[in-house]
Amino acid sequence: MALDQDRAAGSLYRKVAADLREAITSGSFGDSGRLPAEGALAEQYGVSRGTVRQALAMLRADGLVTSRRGTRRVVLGSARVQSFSELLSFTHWARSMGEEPGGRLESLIRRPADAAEREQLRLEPGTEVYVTLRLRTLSGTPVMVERTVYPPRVGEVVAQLPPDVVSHTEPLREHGILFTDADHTIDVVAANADDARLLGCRRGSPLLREKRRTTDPTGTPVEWSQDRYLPGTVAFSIHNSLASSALSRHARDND
Amino acid sequence: MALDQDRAAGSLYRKVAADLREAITSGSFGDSGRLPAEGALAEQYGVSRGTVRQALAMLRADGLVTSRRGTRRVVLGSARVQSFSELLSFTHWARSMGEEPGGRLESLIRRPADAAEREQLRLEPGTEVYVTLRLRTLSGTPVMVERTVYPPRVGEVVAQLPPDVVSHTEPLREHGILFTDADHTIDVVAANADDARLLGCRRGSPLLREKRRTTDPTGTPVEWSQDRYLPGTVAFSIHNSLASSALSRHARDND
DNA sequence: GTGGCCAAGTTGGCCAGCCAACTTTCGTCG
DNA sequence: CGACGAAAGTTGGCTGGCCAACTTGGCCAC
Repeated sequence: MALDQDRAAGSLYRKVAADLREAITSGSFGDSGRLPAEGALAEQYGVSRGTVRQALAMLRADGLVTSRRGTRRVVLGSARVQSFSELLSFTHWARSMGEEPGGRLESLIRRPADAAEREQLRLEPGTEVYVTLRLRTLSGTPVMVERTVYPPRVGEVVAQLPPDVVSHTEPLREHGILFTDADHTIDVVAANADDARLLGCRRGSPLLREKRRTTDPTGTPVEWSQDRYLPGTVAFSIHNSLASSALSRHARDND
Repeated sequence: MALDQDRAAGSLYRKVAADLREAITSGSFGDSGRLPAEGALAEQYGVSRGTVRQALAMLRADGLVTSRRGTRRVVLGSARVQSFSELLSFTHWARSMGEEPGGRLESLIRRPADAAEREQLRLEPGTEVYVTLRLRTLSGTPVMVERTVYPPRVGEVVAQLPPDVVSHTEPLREHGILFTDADHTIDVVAANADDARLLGCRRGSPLLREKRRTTDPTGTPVEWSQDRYLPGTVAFSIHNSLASSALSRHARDND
């Protein structure tokens, strides 16, 4: 009975998963120790084996435990960031690391979408989009330049926000605009004049680029963004396996 | 009855998933059309609803379809690389794109593991490791420098391989060494003298770096590698959502 | 002691069913 | 004609059960 004070939202299996995650990272099962059998956990939590399996699938996807037929699950990494919405929101991510996120809106214009933007946001020809250029900071130091294109429905809300607002996903959520899915592409690009000026680096110096298209629950694109990070400030970290995959972005540590 | 010629290995839900994936990418349901209801699919394939749900969860994780309570699933992207083992093997990945993978072993040495390597591979102090330096090519042109550290059990097999062998995961599999899970970290780094010489770029020029630790089904590390890619040759692409995540690496296209 | 075989334990997979939460549609009423 | 509400349709979640595939450890024979 470890679920007296419910620790996660809604469904049972999420509570079980959250509880197990905490037990694992706190080292209750040893570093490369074995988890109890599914049946034992089911009885312990007072749920069915199917629910336990659903919870364990989450931990498996996060790379926390192994999962083989015939053997108990084994604890893998005893520490891992929870990859919920931290990839969808710079603000959430920064706060989860204990850093203070900041930002400044450099420009916001409204103009017809070009071909690439219509493609990404699935817009009709001639539709107008809102384009923002933002400098993002971590505890005061610039780390990233963000160029975002919004479709009209979203851009109208963004344009109303005060220029010094930190998080954008939160006010957008209050307007009924949800960020739930995203496609990311990561590569290297050279800094242009704007990047260099804002980030304080030389023109042509390498930046880590993340292209991101975010959609709402219905699959409608709500944002298309190009973020350019200073090297050494962030890295992207992924766990994948033959069964499933998970991802998280984290601050770069030494080497 | 669309499963007459089984298209995927083993389990039923994988076959259903593979069949649906093909149906979606071939446009059978329209580009942003709706999928049949779970119950309808279950009847169509002659399986239970639970099995269909398991199959759809895979497609959901790959970002192929949405998934909301109350509404039919909606087709999202109609094309996506299958992210099975393509991230675990340069050779697999290259072939899946129709490119011809090549490689050359530059050096292979055996020496005691340093602290970082012991940490990554979970080795006892004093254990010897095998360190390789390889140049990887795509259809003849160099794209990547790979520095890999193997624990003894794996390194002994790698050292036996002829220096011009292309794929390493395949011969290793025949020796009972499986690659199933991996943790990846992606960032930017400057080329050192070796990188510059092998890749034909200037020293100090930016490279996309992927650090990778691979484990076998039991969770035992079998490889620790640092891959450095020439900019413009590859990018990493990820799909994530509030429910789950998937990842694939793909060749970089224009812009 | 050593090797092989067998049985117990464990996870993967599949089924059938039930209810709740949510979305959409449609009909009714003002 | 529009707004509201009811009903149907759909997915999320959970239960309980069953069997197969696989791993592990111990027992037994040699």
